[in-house]
Amino acid sequence: MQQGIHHRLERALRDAVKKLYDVELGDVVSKRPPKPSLGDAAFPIAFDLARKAKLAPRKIAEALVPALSGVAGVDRVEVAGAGYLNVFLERGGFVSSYLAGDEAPTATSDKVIVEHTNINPNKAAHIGHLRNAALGDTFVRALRYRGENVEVQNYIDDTGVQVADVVVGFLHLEHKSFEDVKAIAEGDERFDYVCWDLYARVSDYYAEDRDRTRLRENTLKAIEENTEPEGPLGAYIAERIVRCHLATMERIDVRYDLLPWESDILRLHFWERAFELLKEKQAIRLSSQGKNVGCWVMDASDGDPDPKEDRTEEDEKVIVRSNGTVTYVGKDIAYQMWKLGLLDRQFGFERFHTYDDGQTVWSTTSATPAPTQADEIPSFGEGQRVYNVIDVRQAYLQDIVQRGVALLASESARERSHHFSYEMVALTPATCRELGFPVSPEEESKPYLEVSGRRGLGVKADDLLQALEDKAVSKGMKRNAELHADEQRIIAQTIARGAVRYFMIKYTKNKVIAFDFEEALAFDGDSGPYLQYAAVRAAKILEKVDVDPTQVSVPESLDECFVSLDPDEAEDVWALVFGAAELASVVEAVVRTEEPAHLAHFALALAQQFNGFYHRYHIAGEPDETKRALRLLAVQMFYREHTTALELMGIPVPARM
RNA sequence: GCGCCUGUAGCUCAGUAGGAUAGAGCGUCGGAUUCCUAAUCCGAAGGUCACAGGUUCGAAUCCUGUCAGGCGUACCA
Repeated sequence: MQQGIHHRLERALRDAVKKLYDVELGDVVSKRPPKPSLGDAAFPIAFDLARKAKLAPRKIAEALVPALSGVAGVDRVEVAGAGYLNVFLERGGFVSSYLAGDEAPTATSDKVIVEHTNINPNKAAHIGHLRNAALGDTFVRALRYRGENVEVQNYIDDTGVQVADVVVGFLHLEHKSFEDVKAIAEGDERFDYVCWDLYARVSDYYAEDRDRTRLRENTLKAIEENTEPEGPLGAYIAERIVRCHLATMERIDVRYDLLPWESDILRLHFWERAFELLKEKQAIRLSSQGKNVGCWVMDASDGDPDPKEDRTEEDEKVIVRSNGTVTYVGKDIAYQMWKLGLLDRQFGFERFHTYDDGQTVWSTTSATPAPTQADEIPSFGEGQRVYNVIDVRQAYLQDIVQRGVALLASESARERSHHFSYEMVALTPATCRELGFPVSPEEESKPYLEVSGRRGLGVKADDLLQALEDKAVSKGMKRNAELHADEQRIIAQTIARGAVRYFMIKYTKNKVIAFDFEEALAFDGDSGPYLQYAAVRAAKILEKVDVDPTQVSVPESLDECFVSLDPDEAEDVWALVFGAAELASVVEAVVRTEEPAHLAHFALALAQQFNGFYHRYHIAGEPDETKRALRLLAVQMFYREHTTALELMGIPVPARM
């Protein structure tokens, strides 16, 4: 149901109920009736009123019919079942106002910042990162669809333990110099893959000799302070890996506006400033005893502190380690404050990467600003709302960060920051074996196993994309043998992208995806290629009848056309037209519930409906003009809204399949 | 222990702030290709919505309890 008409109906109901029963209604919800023949929208409102008005629901519904019948755009209203108010819309009017954009939602003028991807820059991206990026990017597209001003940030944790581990690996395990590492990075082997393997070996290296973890601590400190040789080497590795990640994400059409580097947060004293403020507000304290002695900690207990009980160490979270280095949480507090426009510090900015079409990815910098024209730099930061796309395992840390924000700024500042949380991608024991990893009997009995970069256990994003592409090529060879190999390759890439993006979006966020190759490689049924296929077929029909696929041609006197049609067919046409037009409200739901899966389910249902439709009705060869015009309208509306939905999910439409 | 999440068809999952007969995909079985591509479509079989109470005109959905599983509770992120 569209915004405009829904508001009109809601207002009419509210007024009528007030007048007839002297009751103020809260939010009025409309439902889709279980069958299209029952109407376009149903209001179950009479049931609520029955008690208050002490009347039978049906009686109330009947009394409210006149109020709704008078609303502009309504054809007729019926009372059904025990007391549903079912509204039938004027079809012609609905289509033309929808196409004119009259029903479009209005956006706020607020700036929205979405932070996603955030891969540790020390190894290749894996399938879990694809889920993060696909969710985040789809959400960004949904926000932009409704007209929001969105800035996409991909936070780079280049001063964390994971980068330190790879530095340790190169320096102490491999005994490589900076120049050696540079040669490796510029060599033939993929650098992110080399680091993936090295990172896994470092874990073993630590395990062999406990004392070696001291190397990690010292390396971390050197990276933070940017001292030779670990600092520059860490910075070099991180930058090279980030470029690999950008390339991987470009394969699924995910892009960024800004890369904020954690090292800049340190170098530009963002953290120092936040630290000052935290101390000032007494949000943190120096621990003088227990296991956290010498650390700066934040109170993490919930509820009222019981003065009788001693505060235990479990109730505190370390913000600054005893050796003076800052944890991720500390740095993230500073970063969140900056994103919300609440820190009196600013980054320097420089161009980092330019995509083929000229779009720039900017990067923060703490170096002396290059002589870039100041007016060329977009104004970054200062988000009115901030979404942090971070997996659910970090919920506790995010909570600490938000506490910090609340203590430093205000409770309302905390509320402007959302943890857009999602569950992990795990591996089934079968997939682990398939990948050649030993699975212990204990692990074998588990439903799924966690991806572990430390063990090197995981499916790399690029490997999955490659497997999908190869499968799509071999299928394409059979179906469209006459196509040139280059064309096959391009089509296969779009199919691979569609398959991955849909796969990562179709599960609701709070579901663990137990990754299974066979399932991920499926091209039938509930899959990206199924959605793409429907779009390709619709495009072909429009091509055949020679109409502009971007335009929808509405027959004059649409309402009469519907009446003259066979009732079953009229229902089928209308169901497709009306179903397609629900896109806008689905996007609203995506934003409201922070759940991109709604978009996937909408597109699947719509594609199924269309596939059924074109099998049943021929369009190009239909001699009856009215029938042809209405069927064409259905195909055009489907094509328009379906391809938009695909676009929002980052799923491209191939030239053919 | 405490906190968060999950439990719906053989399997994987939907179910849009309580609504009409609980839906898809895969798998199984049976059909459809002289006609806009069969990566498609049509049909069939398949359910104690984990269990027990409660609230309500109405519960898969809300509340309480129980059971089962997962994650978190690090000077990793």
